[in-house]
Parts: sequence; structure tokens; C-alpha cells
Amino acid sequence: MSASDITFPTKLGFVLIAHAQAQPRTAYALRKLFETTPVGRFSSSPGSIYPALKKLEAAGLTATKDGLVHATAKGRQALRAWLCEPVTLAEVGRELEITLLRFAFLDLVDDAMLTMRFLTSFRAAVSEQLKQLIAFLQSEGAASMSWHGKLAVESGRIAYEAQLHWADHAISRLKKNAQSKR
Amino acid sequence: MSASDITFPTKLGFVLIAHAQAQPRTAYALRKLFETTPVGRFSSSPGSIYPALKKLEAAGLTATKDGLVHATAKGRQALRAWLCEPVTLAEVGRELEITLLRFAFLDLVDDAMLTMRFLTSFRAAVSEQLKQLIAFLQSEGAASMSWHGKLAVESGRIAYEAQLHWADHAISRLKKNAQSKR
DNA sequence: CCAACCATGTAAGCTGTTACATGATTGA
DNA sequence: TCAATCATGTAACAGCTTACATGGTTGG
Repeated sequence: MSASDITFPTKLGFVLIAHAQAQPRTAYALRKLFETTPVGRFSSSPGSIYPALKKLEAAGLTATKDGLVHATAKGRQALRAWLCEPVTLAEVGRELEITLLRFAFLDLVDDAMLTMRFLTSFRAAVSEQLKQLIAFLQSEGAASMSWHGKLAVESGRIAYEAQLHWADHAISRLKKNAQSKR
Repeated sequence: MSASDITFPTKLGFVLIAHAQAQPRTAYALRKLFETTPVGRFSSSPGSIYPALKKLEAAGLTATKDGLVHATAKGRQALRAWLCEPVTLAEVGRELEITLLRFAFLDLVDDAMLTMRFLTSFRAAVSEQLKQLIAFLQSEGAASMSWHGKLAVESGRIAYEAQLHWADHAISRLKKNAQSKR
């Protein structure tokens, strides 16, 4: 893989850039973050973190000074682009944790409008997933399902409903924030 | 990899065995299941399914007769062992979808006691995750977090709470089922 | 001085996924 | 007949993870 690979960095890479941008840390301290914080369940094992950091540095997205890893301008820009990507149906469907990580890091950008755009696209995606799940529950496919199967799908439904409420809550909170700042 | 690999099959493999056990199907029909059902978001692409089926057959876990894939005794036994594994903290933390898939397929075993055992271990695992998350929210680590970060963790909290309610609901439903069967 | 943690890595492999290819069948 | 769907694959690789290795430092 070349440093100019358009799909670089990986998710783990973005998370590392974000942590480094939030506060420059030693490689070891970055690694420890994955053990102590509950968000973004990547392995904290050295075999995960160190190679990832090496690739980031080779690509010029991070740099190390006095043992501290920090994000370069290029790294910050790449991170920002990633954070600002709209939330898709597929992402909330199979990578919800990543979506929420992106939201968490969005405060590094510190732009209420971007945050609002993120939240509305998040809400729309969750809402659509929920709609499709309900449609499935009412289709013939679900009729033939066992008691267990229906309950399992039900679990997905309540999960999406909870996220929908969360999104509404976050949106109204953001609006209040904006008002109080004025 | 040898056919006697102790960690075989993979998750995708187990899902395929389960579908085949529930109803023998052609490889193509199995593949299509991943497009049409919302549970267990594996890729439906041929590059995923066909190699997986081939490995299962090589390991003697499935067999094809008249074009229909069905689970062998060995396959059913392996599946049962997988389904009966207790739910761990790690599993609900990063593979909740898989956990719920396991629950859904548990009806193939058709043993109310095993289902109950599964649900209670599920409930315990979710409850513990929730406890840890709340502990984190009240720790010094969370105090330094941004508005965004706290909200993101909050989203995890409500997700676990929803699963906890689901577990309670499923457990009481199972008890009712048992009563009405007597 | 010995265990435990700090700190950094490499090698191998697992689990899938994407992209590509191919021929048969069928319906409009 | 021409597109769409059926049906089955291979090759390459992405994105981790686990297991292993290796030395330094520090506290009891």
C-alpha cells in the first residue's frame, strides 16, 4: 500500500489521529487509552497499535516530537473529512459504535453546524433502518419465524428506537447550547 | 487449516449450518437469505458464502444431497455447542448482533432450560457492561470529556438499558410459555 | 534480586470483503 | 434477442488480532 492510498487511514488510524490531536501523547499512552476508555472497542494489544502508528507516521498524518505523537496538518485534515462524512444506512446498521466514535470526536472540529448536520443524518439513517425492520416484521418472512427469531428481531427494533431517542435528545441539547452561547 | 481445527467453524459457518439445519436449501438459496433477512449482517456476496460452504462440507459439518445443503450430525452437534456457550461480557460488548443470532437459532435446539440459561447469562453480561459504563461515567476519566464524548457514552448506556429490558421481557415471556405448555 | 510493569515491536493468521469472471436460464 | 437473474466460483487484500519476543526500569 502506498502512502497516497485514497482509502487510508483505517478506522483505527482515524481514532489514533483523533486522540493524538486532542492531546499529544506517547505511543504507549495512546495504547493505554484503548484499555481504559469504553468507547471504540479496538484491541489495545501492541500488535494493533504500534503498526498502525507506524503507518500513520509514514503517511505523514502524525509525527513524533520528544516522544509525543501529534497530528500533522494533513492528519487533522484527513480526520476532519472522515468526521464530516454523512451517516449512512449501512454504517448505523453494522458499525454503530464507529458512528458514535465519529460523533464523539466531532468536538475536535468544534463547529455546531457540522455537528447538527451529523446528528440529522444520523437520525435519518436510524429512522430508515427502523422502518425497514418494522416492515420486515410485518412481512411474510417474519410470519414463518420462530418465537426466538421474532424476539431477536424485536431486540434490534428497540435498539434502534433507543438510538432514535438519543438522537432527538442530542439535537435538542445542541440547540440549547447554541442559544446559551449567543 | 485442517478440518480438525478446534476453533472451526467461523461465525459465518455456524450461521450457515443453522440455516441449513432449519431447512435444507441450495447454496444459492442460503446466499439469498443474507440479502433478505435483517439479522446477522454478513455479506451476501458469492465470495463470502461459497468458500464458507466449501469449508463446511470439507469438514463434514454439512453435506449436499440433490443440490440441497443440510447439516450433518457432526454439524448439528457443533452448532448446538456454539449455541449453548454462555454469553460473555466481551460478546455483548462487541458482538451483540452475534449474540442475538445465537439466541434466534437456539430454537433449533428446542430446550426451554437452555434458552433460560442463555437469557440469564445474557442479562448478567449486559447488566455488568452497564454497571461498568456507569462507573466510567462517574469516574475522573469522564469528567474531562467533552460534551460530545459524554453524549456518545450516554448512547451506549441507553443501548445497554434497552437490551436489559429486552432480556427481562424475553425471560418473562419464556416463563409464560412454559406454563401454558403444561 | 525478582516480579511487575514500561515500551516497542514482528510474524502469522483469521475472517471476511470487494472485485472480477463465467456460463446457464429465462422472461419480455 | 437481449437484459436480468440464476448459480458458482477465484484472487487479492483489508483490517485487524493473537502470540511471541525483547530489553529497560522500578519498587518491594
